[in-house]
Amino acid sequence: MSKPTAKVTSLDVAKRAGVSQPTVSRVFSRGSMVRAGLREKVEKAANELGYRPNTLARSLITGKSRTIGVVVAYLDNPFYPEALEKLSAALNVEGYHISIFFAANLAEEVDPVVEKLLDQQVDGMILASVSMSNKLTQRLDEVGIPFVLFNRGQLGQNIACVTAANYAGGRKAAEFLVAGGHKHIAHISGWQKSLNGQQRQAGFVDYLKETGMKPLACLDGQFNRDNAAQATRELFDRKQKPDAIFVGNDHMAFAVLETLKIELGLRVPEDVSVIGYDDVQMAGWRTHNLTTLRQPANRMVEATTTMLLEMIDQPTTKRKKIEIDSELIIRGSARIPQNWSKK
Amino acid sequence: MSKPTAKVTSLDVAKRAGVSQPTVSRVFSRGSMVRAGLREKVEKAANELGYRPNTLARSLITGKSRTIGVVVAYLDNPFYPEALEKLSAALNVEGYHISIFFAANLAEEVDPVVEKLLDQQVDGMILASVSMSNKLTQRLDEVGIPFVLFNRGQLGQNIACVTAANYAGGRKAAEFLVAGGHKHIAHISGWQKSLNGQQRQAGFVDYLKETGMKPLACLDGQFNRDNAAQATRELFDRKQKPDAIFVGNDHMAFAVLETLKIELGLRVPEDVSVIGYDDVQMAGWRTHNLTTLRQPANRMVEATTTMLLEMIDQPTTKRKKIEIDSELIIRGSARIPQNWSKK
DNA sequence: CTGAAAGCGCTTACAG
DNA sequence: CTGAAAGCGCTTACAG
Repeated sequence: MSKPTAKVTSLDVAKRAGVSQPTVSRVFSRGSMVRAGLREKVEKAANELGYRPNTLARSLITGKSRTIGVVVAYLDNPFYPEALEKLSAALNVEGYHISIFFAANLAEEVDPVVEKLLDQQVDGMILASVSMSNKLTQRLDEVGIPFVLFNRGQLGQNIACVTAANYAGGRKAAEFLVAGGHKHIAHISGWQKSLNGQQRQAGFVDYLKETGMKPLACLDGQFNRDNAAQATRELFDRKQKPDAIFVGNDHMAFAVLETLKIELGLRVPEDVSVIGYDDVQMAGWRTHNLTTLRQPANRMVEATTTMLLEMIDQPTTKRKKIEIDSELIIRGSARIPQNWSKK
Repeated sequence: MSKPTAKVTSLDVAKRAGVSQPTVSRVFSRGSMVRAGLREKVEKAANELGYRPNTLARSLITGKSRTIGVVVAYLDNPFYPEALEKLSAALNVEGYHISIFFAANLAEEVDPVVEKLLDQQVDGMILASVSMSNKLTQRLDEVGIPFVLFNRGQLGQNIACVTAANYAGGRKAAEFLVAGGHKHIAHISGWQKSLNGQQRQAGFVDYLKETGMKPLACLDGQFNRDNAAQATRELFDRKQKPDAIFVGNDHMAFAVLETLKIELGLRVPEDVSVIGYDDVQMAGWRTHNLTTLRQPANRMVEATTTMLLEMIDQPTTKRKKIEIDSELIIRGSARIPQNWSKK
């Protein structure tokens, strides 16, 4: 085991190359002008010594850490691992890297994590499926750190969000089920304290209402498997049982499918149609074969990083609330209306 | 939108509190002695100003960033999101945070990522399901940055790894299937260029050999769903079809189950028994109900962080190759031998 | 284009 | 216990 070599600095390189320390610095900061001859000497010396600039020192001066803080509520729902990978890739391309924290969506958990990120001097933050106290959003504004909420809407002028077009998505789910001839349509909703959950439900309920129907029931599944399974049981304990269920996200829909098929012995879609939301990869597995509204992680990630980077580059950038269209992905878990191809 | 307040530094706090700047610094570095009276004045001033120490500056001096670089191959296999959350939690407790990168397990992808992490002055690195070129491990040794491989063995004296006891786990799978009276046992293996994949297979094959049997076939699924599904088809295209399959991890086992039940119309375990490896949460879903070898993420994470932190605190720490026992988790996907309770 | 000088925001000996 | 001074490893005006 060789003993650790002392850390090599720009000064070491400068000495070996016979130039000044700032010249070394210039060679390693892009866009600086150094004569070709010198540059080569410096690069040679740097290679021989294994020199790489210390980004800490650089960040201290420039005031830019090129770090984005990412806080995620949980990774159980496979939408988030998928999104996280894409987020990382998109940010890496722009020369940023990620400092990641996990925090349940509670002010007590989120706020301290955001403070830690602030201490790390992140250039911006992405909060996935998490909202923040007003005190904290205000503090971020004071400090001038841009942030965008990913897959979580939050009311308020100055809050940038990227979400699916949840209301419209809820409508599409209802439209498809109604067109499929279902008469008793229930909803196992996303968390009703989140805008995602509320809006998907609102779109669903509104569409039904406009066609003179109303939901058989709306139960809050809270984006949680166990709650969704329990809600499914409740639905089938009633006199009037549903012939279709719109579920607030795929993650819950898998639990609904399981309860329906394995516990209650029902056939999908013959006895019950099921529609989810997200179109995570698993939705396409033949095991689930889930009809769902696609929440396109790629496009959401792109919108998020683009907006965040803009806000970083020019702090006066308007904070937008971006909604990405959800496309209905038709698979086998919900009866397909005749002539649906018209759509 | 209030304009960003200028960044407040320890000097600002010092002025307001009427003390010197180092005193402010002492109040915020733990273990420093400051008289109670002064401390309060400083804390009051700091609160009023919203001061928090800049960790970049601190790290530059102390040479400790309290950042751990984590590189993960991919998050498709749900074992990794689960492990990542636990890793983050364990590290946070010790005052560290994570800088995360994704890189496929190829030297061309891993090496540059490790260099980036080095630039960030991470205190240590965890490589999950990824191995490194010798050149790079050597470089890390020179620079004195400790690292441990998580769920990926790598030969070599100086490389710390934490894995399941894969060889023993492979044996247990074989033992259970043999005891269950299966006569034609196949293996869809983990990637045969990884130690995980090799050792699980070796344990499985050796146990069979010792009982005078041999595997019907060993096909490399490469930890990949599509390959696993394809291998399943191949197995059932043969004259002699398997009555049991040991699959190299759960992630692939789900694809095998799907192919068996939905595509080939077989019953599990009546027609075929299936055993996986990992015991990810999904394995417990009634949809899959997968008998599997538990690779305990908690204990692996604990071993990893403990060893890494030791290596950070005292660089002379011996680098161990830690193997965590895999317990057989019996569920419904494999026939249960009579009298198995003896075990 | 290049060097000497100052400084980013802290911590840490060093005196007192 | 506290302050004055030096310095971590860089970048960035400022002269030349």
